[in-house]
Amino acid sequence: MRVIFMGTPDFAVGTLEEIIAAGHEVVLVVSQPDKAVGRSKALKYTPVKACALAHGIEVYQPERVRNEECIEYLRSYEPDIIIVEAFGQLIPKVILDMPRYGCVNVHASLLPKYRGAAPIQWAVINGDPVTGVTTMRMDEGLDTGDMIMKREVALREDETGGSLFERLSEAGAKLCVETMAAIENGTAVYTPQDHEQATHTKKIYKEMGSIDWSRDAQTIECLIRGLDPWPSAYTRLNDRTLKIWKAKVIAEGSDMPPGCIVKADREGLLVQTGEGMLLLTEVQLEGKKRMSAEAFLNGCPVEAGTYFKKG
RNA sequence: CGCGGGAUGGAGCAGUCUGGAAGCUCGUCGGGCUCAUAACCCGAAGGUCAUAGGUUCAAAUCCUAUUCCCGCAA
Repeated sequence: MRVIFMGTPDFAVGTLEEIIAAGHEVVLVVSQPDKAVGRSKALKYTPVKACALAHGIEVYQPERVRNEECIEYLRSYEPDIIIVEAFGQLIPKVILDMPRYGCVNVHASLLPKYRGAAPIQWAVINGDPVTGVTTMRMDEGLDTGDMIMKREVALREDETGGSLFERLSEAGAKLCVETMAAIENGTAVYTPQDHEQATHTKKIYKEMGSIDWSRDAQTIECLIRGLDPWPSAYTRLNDRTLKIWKAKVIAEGSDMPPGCIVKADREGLLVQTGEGMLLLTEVQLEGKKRMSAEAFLNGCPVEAGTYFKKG
């Protein structure tokens, strides 16, 4: 098939490569404009763009995909199908109707659950036992199109936003190619979503990582994993930001109020929460690398009875 | 040239301002104590103080350049 691929971040790279490997003719890759990124403020290619260029595929980066010029440009490529994955802009109906097989989206959740941004992190933050990827034929709504295929992925005990991101990206890539094959040979089945069951997720903001110690230990622990590697859960220790990377839930509580460091030894920092305690085993002080709690305490001793403050 | 912190035995840090014998908390190895131990006691090994120049009688420390790491901001 003649394919136009629209995507921007790392998550979509695997799919693009899988499509190429499957022998489809990717005639154009559309990605968001490059942005100044990192400490140097240098312009950086989007991951999808870098991948496309490595394969010698033309890249198009419209400011707004809905303007006339862009639409006509896409039309000139006469695609059979447009694959959209984590592109970052809403696609107008005129483009949705353009290719013979329509626009197919790979979404990182089991629709209709978790429509919208950041479904991966939310699955971890909410402590879901299972999530997955869904392919759908896009319509004008936000992730409301008819579903074509689904693949479930079980969360591991130590799953982080980053690890799940990778696994779902991989699953999505395979599912996308399978979906394309089904569409091509006419066996694809389009199942409408049960809109009553739909849930939406919000974009992840940095401030969400500020730990509220009055919540229960398990909830906080899920937050820590969900926001790893970005933007990370954090708290304040002696007026400095301390990121928390790994923690273990301890069912029993202490007499101390939430946020109090009950004990600090080679095992880690034991903190009281709203319900139960958390043993912090990997942390990172601002300006420092992430390290084990034991190493952290070697160079920065913390006395029991010290309090974490909300950042 | 967006702002800022950092590079010191295997790990994490102090020492740098006010140049003048390499320190702290751990780890490792050996020995001791103990029913036993991640506890305690004794002892030992291990460092071109990121790199390259410069100043000086003398540089981890002052000056110049370079490399790498991290936090913020995007």
